[in-house]
Formats: sequence, structure tokens, C-alpha cells
Amino acid sequence: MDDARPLRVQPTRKDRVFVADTVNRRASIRDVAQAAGVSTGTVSRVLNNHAYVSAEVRERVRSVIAQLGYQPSPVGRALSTRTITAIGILIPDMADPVFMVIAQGIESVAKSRGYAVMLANSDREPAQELLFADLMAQFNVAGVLIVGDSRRNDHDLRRRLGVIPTVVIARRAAGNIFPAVTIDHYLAAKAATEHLIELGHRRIGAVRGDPYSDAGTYRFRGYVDAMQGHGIEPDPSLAAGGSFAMSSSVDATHHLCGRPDPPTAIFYPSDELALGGMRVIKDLGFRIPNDVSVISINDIPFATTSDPPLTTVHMPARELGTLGMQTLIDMIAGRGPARDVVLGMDLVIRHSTAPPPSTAG
Amino acid sequence: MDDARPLRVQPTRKDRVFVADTVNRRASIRDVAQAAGVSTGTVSRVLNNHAYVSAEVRERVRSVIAQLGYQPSPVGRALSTRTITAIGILIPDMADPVFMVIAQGIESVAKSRGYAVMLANSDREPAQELLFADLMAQFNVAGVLIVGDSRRNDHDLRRRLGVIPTVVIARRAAGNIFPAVTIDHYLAAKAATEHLIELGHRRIGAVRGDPYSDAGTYRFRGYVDAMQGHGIEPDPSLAAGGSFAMSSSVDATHHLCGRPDPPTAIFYPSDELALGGMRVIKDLGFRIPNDVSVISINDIPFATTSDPPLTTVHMPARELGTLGMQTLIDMIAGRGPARDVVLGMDLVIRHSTAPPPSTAG
DNA sequence: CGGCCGTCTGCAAACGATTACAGTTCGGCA
DNA sequence: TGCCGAACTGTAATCGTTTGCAGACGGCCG
Repeated sequence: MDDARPLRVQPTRKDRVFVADTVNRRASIRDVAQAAGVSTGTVSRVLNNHAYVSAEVRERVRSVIAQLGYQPSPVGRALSTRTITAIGILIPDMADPVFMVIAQGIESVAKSRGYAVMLANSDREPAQELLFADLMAQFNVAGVLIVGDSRRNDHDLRRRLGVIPTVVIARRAAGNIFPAVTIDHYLAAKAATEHLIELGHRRIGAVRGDPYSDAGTYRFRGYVDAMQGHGIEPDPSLAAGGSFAMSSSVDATHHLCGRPDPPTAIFYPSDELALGGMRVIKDLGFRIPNDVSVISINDIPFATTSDPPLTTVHMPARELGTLGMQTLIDMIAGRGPARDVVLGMDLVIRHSTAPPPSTAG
Repeated sequence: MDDARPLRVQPTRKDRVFVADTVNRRASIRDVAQAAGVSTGTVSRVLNNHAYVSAEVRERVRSVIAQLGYQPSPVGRALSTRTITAIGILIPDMADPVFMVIAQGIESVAKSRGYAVMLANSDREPAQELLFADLMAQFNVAGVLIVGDSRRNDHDLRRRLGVIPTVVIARRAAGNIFPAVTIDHYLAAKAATEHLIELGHRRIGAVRGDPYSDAGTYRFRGYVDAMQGHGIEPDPSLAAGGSFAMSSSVDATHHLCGRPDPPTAIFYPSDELALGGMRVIKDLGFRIPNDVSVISINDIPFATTSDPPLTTVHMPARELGTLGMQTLIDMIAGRGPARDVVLGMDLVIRHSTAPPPSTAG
């Protein structure tokens, strides 16, 4: 016989519709369309709740979907709509509880809104941040959340991210080129330092965070201004450190408490550093808060379990995350120009602070 | 010449190639192809380092790519290859440093291998885990990493994940239906308890973790077996708690130390719980380790800053993460059947343990 | 010198969705 | 009765890749 079977242009399509179902293949929109006796366009319309689909068809398609266990492919959709239903989060340090509590807040609302979450760690390195931005641009995520401070390469980030909606979280209070949901590092540090001053301290030491980061510079500046605002010129030799790494805090504390005239109180720019510092203060034979008071910022969960429990300025981490994600969603939806939000922080007085040992002047 | 240019099936394509470039549109593989004067297939082949591309063409395409700043679209690729260049991580609790250090390890090797990371928090709820599995299946990620223990709905997970390569991290040492990179909870707990026994303790209390989780049950079982192995029948009234939540540990510790005959040592199934417990032990007026010794498992960073520094069994968290990701990559590449790996843990003796107060028997 | 094979390249069909656009009904109104 | 528009549905192009297939070219072997 004439073997010239008509040339099959799309040879594989129809054959496998119901067969392949038996085998391991996820149902596609075409399978649904075929089983429901409609076109893929119609299925797509019921999927996206378009108007102009008759109740009868809508129902039939829905039941086929349920029966087949069909789940739409985010990547198919992404290719078509040109944005993937995912958002990206950039974290400076995944091992730091502060940031992860923020991330947790973000994740919870992202999940409830149907967004997948892509997470990357920058290790506080600008190069990593740029790589992340490129990745997000490649995937064309619906939005990006940058948490924590960076070294101010925001313009580079903006260029790489293109038009992708972006909001920053826990940066400095003002002057960001991205919409921001933040706390005021400066005010927090000032409040902490003033608490020390009100307690009667004058020789107050400070451990510095990374001076290239917003948190580092503004928290230190808050300390300085609080001092000067109360007529105390901060002793430069009483400031040490220069990084958010625990080891830096340990060294700085050694330096501060090892000198003949140690400060009566030390301000730390983060609980983590304070916890590390307290360890060496005690090892050096000082009692907290009797000999030296310790105060810091963030209020991570472990601040309550330390000995003594840490007096610190509470950072509303989870709220920062949820609020940040919500404003991102608003931006994605094109709703209003995103207004910056700065959340308040409260000093929570526990037991690492007390009046200085001898109140002699 | 014969003007019969081959019929253009896709009429709109060529028109916008260089125009649209000026406007805001990322370069696509077609733009590269056109600019280099080759077909998209060829561009794809140089992108993927296929053989059979002449050196000259390869070079030309590469330079065009560089010049255009072209970056391939992972979603286009995903649609074509049917797996996205991303892996998924499921974490029980994003605020817990143990898990995040593992995640950090995973992330670092994922990044170096070009995989994006999708992260979800399960909050230790089976329903969340299942949702995660569905999401991963929808995206068709290249692989999935499940970290920490769950409540044993692995078969459900397997069903939803289909053929997606999956490895579990930090589960129980044996009997997982997924390839596993773990530590031996049982042995760790046993070693910790034995340290207490060797110090001379007999009345050893235990705080229990979630009894529905592997970590919870095996860590408690290790405690029990260590006791019995040394001829001590564990007093059931000296076991309290039943969750990995801090509040549970606080209550349990109150219960244990509030009784007329408190234990001389307490075994905690995690550092977090131990840190919380130490706080109440001290608040109750006991000295650590003079009156009561404290030991636990994990060795999170904060274990070194507590007062006293915590004696605990070190869990190689980062290695767990990197190793887990590496075996996942092997599975993705179809390399060998993944062998289970169980990493060793070492007891690190700090200062929360000492012989019991009165060594009278 | 003819055939074959290895190298290189292009063509076009997938992958799974969305969405203009173009019908087709059908009811209502002039 | 004829027409119009609203309601509904299908067709097919499109998003950005990969890849099987086939064609072209050149060298080598018999």
C-alpha cells in the first residue's frame, strides 16, 4: 500500500492526551481543554476568573480540573505574562535572627498571596547583591525585597533590576532611592544612649558596626549625638570595632574593658554584638550591670535569655517584613505611589543596665 | 536574483529587533541570533557549550552576547527543558539559627552551581509541607531539600513531588524514604547524657522536644537509653515538656526545678530550649553548674555567649547543608544512587556542666 | 570518482500558558 | 423583519528557549 501516511506536523500531541495521563506527566491546560470539550483559551479564562464564561462551561471545566488534579504551570504563565509569580528576598546574613524574623514575616504574606519566595544571601558583599539583582531580572520576578543595609550601591541595583518593583526594609529612615519600610537607626541609638545618660553614665563606650552600612553609621551617629546633646563630648578612644561580625565585638570589648579606665557602660549596635561583648566583660571580671552597663538594639529572641537579660531597643522585625511585603504587593498591583513607612521602636528595659558604680564625678 | 525569499511564517518578528532594543526590553536569544547573523539554534548551542559549533561562529556569538548584555531567560529554558534551574528548601522554622545555618550552606553551593533557591517555612505543620511540595511540583524545580524533621508524612510528600530529586537533611539517621544527610540524634543525646552520668549525676531531668518529630523522639530515646545503659532507671516524673517551643521549655524547667527534689542536671534537646531553661533555673535561685548542670544539642552560635557557656553536642550545620546540596546535585545529574550520609557530632564541653553538688549517694 | 561520514548550521516544532481577534448565538428594539 | 450589541467561545500568535531532523560542505577511503 501507499505508505505515505500524511505527514504529521505535530506528531506527538493528540496521542498522549489520555494515555500519557496514566504515565507520569502532569496534566496541561490542553488536557483539561480536551477533557472538558472546550478550547485552551476558555480553560485559561475560567482559571483567571474572566467574565464572559457561561456558568455551565465554568462548572464543567472546574470539575475536570478537580478530577484531573490539574495545577497550572507557573513557568508557562510566566513566559506568557512576562513575570513569574515569585518575589525575591535579599538577606545580608541568613544566620542572623533579626533578618530571618523579617524574612519570616515576608514569607508568610507572600505565601498567602500565592507568591513563591526566592531567597539569596549577600554576605553583605556588594558584588553578591549585584549578582542577585541580575538573577531576579533574569527570572523577571514580580517584585524584590532588599532587607538590611547595603553599602549604597542602590543605583547599580536599580539599573539591573530595571522596572521590577522593589522595596527596601530596615534601611536608614530617609533618602532611599527605593520605597522603604524601615526603622530609624539613629533615633534608636539615641534613645538607647540617652537611657544610659539618664542613669548617670558619662563614660560611655561604643562598639561600632560596619561604617559602610547605614545601620552602622546611623547607629553610631545616634550615640554621638545623644552624648553631645547632653553636653558630653564622646571620647574617641572609647569607640572601637567597625563591623557586625561577632569577633569584632569581642576584640572591641577587650580593648574597651582592658584599659585602666574602662567605661561604665557600653553601647552596642546590635544584640548579637552585645551578647558576644557581655561574654568577655564577664570573663574580664566585671559584673553586669553593677560594674558596666550594656545596651543595644534589635531585641532578638535571645536577648531575653541572656544573663542578665538585655536592655535593648525593640525592632518590630516581623511587622517590618509583613508591611514591606504588603507595600510591595501594592506596587506590583500598580496601586498608588508607595509611601515610605518608618516604624517606631521602644526601649525595653531589662537588667543589663543600672546606674554607674560610683556616682562620684 | 530570485526574490522568492522563503515565506515568513512569523511576520512580526524581525521588525522590532533593533528598534525595541532601544526601548525597554531585555535582549532575547533572537536578538543575539540576528545580530550575529546566525540562527537561534546556533546561539543556544554556544550557550550550552555544544560541540559542533565552529570556533569562528562561537566567538562571534559570544562577543555579540557580551555587547548586548544578553542574559538567557531561565523561564524560557524551563519551559523547554521542563525543569527550572532552581531548587527548593523547606525549613521548619526560619527564626531558628540551626536551620538557617544549614540553609546558608545549601544556598552557597546552590549559588555556585547556578541554581536559584526557593525557600519556604513550614512552621512544622504537615499541611504547609504538602503545600510546599505542590508548589515545587508546579514549578518543576530541579530538586528539593527538606531540612529538619517533619511529622512523617514523607509518603505524601513523595507522591506530590513525583520524580523531583529530593534529599532530606537533619532527619533521623536511618529509615528515611528519601536519601538523607543527617546526624544521629539518638547518639548525640546518648553522648550528652553519658557525659552527665560520668560527672556523677544520677537524678537527671529531661526536657522533651516534639514527640511527633524525629529529633524529639530520638533525642529523648538517647537520654533514656543512656540512663538505662548505666543502670539508672529514668524517673518519668523527671521528664517534662513536649515541644520545641521556648515557652514549653520554660514551663518544663519551672516544673522540674520547682519540685522539692529537683534534678542535679537537665538534658535539653536543643540549645534554644536550654538557653530558655537556664534563664529560669537562675531565676529560681540555682547556680549553673554548681547546683544544676545543663547540657544540650546543636551548638548554635549563641551557645558560646551564654552564661555560663553551654556544654552541648556540636551539630555540623553548615556541612550538613553543603553536603546535602552536593548529593542533591549528584541526583539531579543522575550520578549514582545517593548513599545516606550521617555526620559525626562531637561533645563540646564548656561550663554549664560539673559534678553534682553533693556527691553523697 | 563516488559514496560516506564527520562537522557545522538552519528550520521549525515543541514546552504551557495568555490574549487579541474573529466569529457565532441570541435577545431586544425599532 | 432586520439589525445591533452583549455574551460567549474558538483560533492562533506569542512569550524565550531547546533540540530532533535535515541539508550542505568538504575530506577521505576504496
